[in-house]
Amino acid sequence: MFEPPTLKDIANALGLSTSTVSRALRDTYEISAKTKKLVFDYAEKINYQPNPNALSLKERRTKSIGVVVSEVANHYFSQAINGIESIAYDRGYHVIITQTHESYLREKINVQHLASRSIDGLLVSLSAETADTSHFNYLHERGMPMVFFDRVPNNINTHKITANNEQGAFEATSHLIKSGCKRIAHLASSDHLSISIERLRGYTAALHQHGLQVNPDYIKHCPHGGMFPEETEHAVSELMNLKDKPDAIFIAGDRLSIGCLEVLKKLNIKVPEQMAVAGFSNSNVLDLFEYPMSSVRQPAFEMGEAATEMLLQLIESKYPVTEFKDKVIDTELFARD
Amino acid sequence: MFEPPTLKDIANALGLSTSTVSRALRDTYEISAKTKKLVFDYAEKINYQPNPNALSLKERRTKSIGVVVSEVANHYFSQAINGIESIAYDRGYHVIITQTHESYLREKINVQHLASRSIDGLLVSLSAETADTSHFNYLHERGMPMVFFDRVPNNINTHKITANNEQGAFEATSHLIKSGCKRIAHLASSDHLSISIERLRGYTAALHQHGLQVNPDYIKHCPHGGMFPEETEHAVSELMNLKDKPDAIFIAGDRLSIGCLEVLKKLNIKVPEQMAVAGFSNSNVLDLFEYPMSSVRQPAFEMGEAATEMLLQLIESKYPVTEFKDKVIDTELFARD
DNA sequence: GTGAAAGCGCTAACAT
DNA sequence: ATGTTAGCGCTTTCAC
Repeated sequence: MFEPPTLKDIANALGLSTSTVSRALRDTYEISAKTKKLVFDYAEKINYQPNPNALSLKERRTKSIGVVVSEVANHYFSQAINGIESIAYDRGYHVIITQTHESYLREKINVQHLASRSIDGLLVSLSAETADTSHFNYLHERGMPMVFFDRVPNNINTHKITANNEQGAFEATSHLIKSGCKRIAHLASSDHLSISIERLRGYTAALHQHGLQVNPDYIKHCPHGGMFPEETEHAVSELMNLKDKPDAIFIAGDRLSIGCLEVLKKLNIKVPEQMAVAGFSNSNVLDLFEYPMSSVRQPAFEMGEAATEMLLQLIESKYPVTEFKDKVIDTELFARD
Repeated sequence: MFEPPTLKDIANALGLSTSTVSRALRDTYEISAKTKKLVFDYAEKINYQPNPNALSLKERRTKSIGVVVSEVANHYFSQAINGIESIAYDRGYHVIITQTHESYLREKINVQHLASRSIDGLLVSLSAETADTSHFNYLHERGMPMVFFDRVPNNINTHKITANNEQGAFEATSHLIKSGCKRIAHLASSDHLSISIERLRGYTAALHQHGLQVNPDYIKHCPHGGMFPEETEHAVSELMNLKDKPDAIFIAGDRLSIGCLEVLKKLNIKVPEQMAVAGFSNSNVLDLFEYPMSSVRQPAFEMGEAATEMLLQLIESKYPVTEFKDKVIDTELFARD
């Protein structure tokens, strides 16, 4: 059995009381220099580490934050997590990552698991399936600090940080139009996600601005964000079966972008000759792809950092916070032709 | 402040003692049916969840396991993590993921952080920099259950699970030879990693079997596994500057494979005409690449599952385990030409 | 069938 | 400057 040393072990070995040892280790002013040295040295020698569970129980905080994302294999999220970690570890917090795989149920389970006092705060990007956010509302009402990023709810009043999705979508769509495309389809994640709504808005705005009609047949939603390959395949097939086939697709997500390219390749549709493609993706290997795809990149790392800063501010605030920020960060378009 | 209900809250509300409530909730035989019902219903109503820190303190276990990998953005690891999670959650364990980013120091810090009783066991794949494993030996000697996977140490006696690296490397190299390549280079991670040693062995075995010489100039190690792009760039450039340039490269890792393709593209070296490429990679987008690359895939998900099974067996074993398994799983070659 | 009390490891108020 | 004690939330003897 793994039984790390405790304060009591030190106290017994040195003939002191546990409180003296505790105070010595935390360098309190009331302890004499010699005692401190004695304790420090011995603790060092036996490699003493305070029991975090005892600390948490006592101090009613765990120094750890929970993260809820759809999946770490997504480049956007893995980069965001790196940003989260960089801030968290600097400030002495553990990071507990959970994945929803775009499932509402897993999200609910993960959140409840995290909640019961094993974390001090929550960093969340909603799953594609999530329409009902009551599991978050419940915790939020009871004072659990939480910050949403990327996919945010509209009915919870707390800090939020998002990319400028509308602008990104507008630029990507405009880019396709300027490249000469006239019939631009839109492949999106589930229709209730904030990112879907905003990106759709940017897409339609670009069409309007360039005097193009919005064709409802050209807009396809994937309720699970392309988590199941069939979803994407189905959506793309529908587009290709239209009488008036699109000549370009604007894709509203990382996984969907990859999935769509896979389907196009499978269907032997040449990019960009038969179909131009642009979409949101933080993949770092787009340059290696056979089919060039213009991409909208989100500042994932920075978003993770900012979200964590905000969360720690909520957690460590002495007074209840009532003013919440809604931070929006610009995206960047990488054109490829 | 977030203050979830406690046993005491239930006890007070119902005019019972905390011990009765505790027993009722855990369905002990000594409690009357009516009291149980009373307690259950009330607990349900206020959404009572036991405080995990108090439980951990009491029971001296945390029901969580720590995972140490180089980075979640790596496809092999993200798939392995999915395997780990699937088993862990089924058995009621939390999973705490930490990344080393191939740094020995981060590995050491992460492990010490995890160790001090905030986890019941450890699942580890060593960082590229790690030559000294004393931080693991220390914990291992004190009884911390741990299982190594993928990149394993040779001086710690515990369960290990690896892909059949030698076989995979042999097949990939043989494939290059059969495609007509004669001068096959080898791009590897740091030279002390178990995976590097085994893959190098498979590479040389394949050359020998086909009557080819091993040319030391053709073997390049990247001490940080290609974590820094310059590393890979430097190694590939050296290969290209040789008088007798290689006509193929066998690459021993996911990140290196991607990195190498990027460098080749940058140098405008055509694949496979000027340079054939084969290597270990669990990327799911290799099919989309402009340059075809044969890949050795490891059964990452299954390895994660198996490692977790083994770890839980160690953790939950009543008696000290002294017999350790060294499980080796076959890889699969996906040829592309 | 239920309650009182001790203890897991730690800190802090209260002695001395 | 150091020791004693209570308590964080929970389980588990030991009483009744």
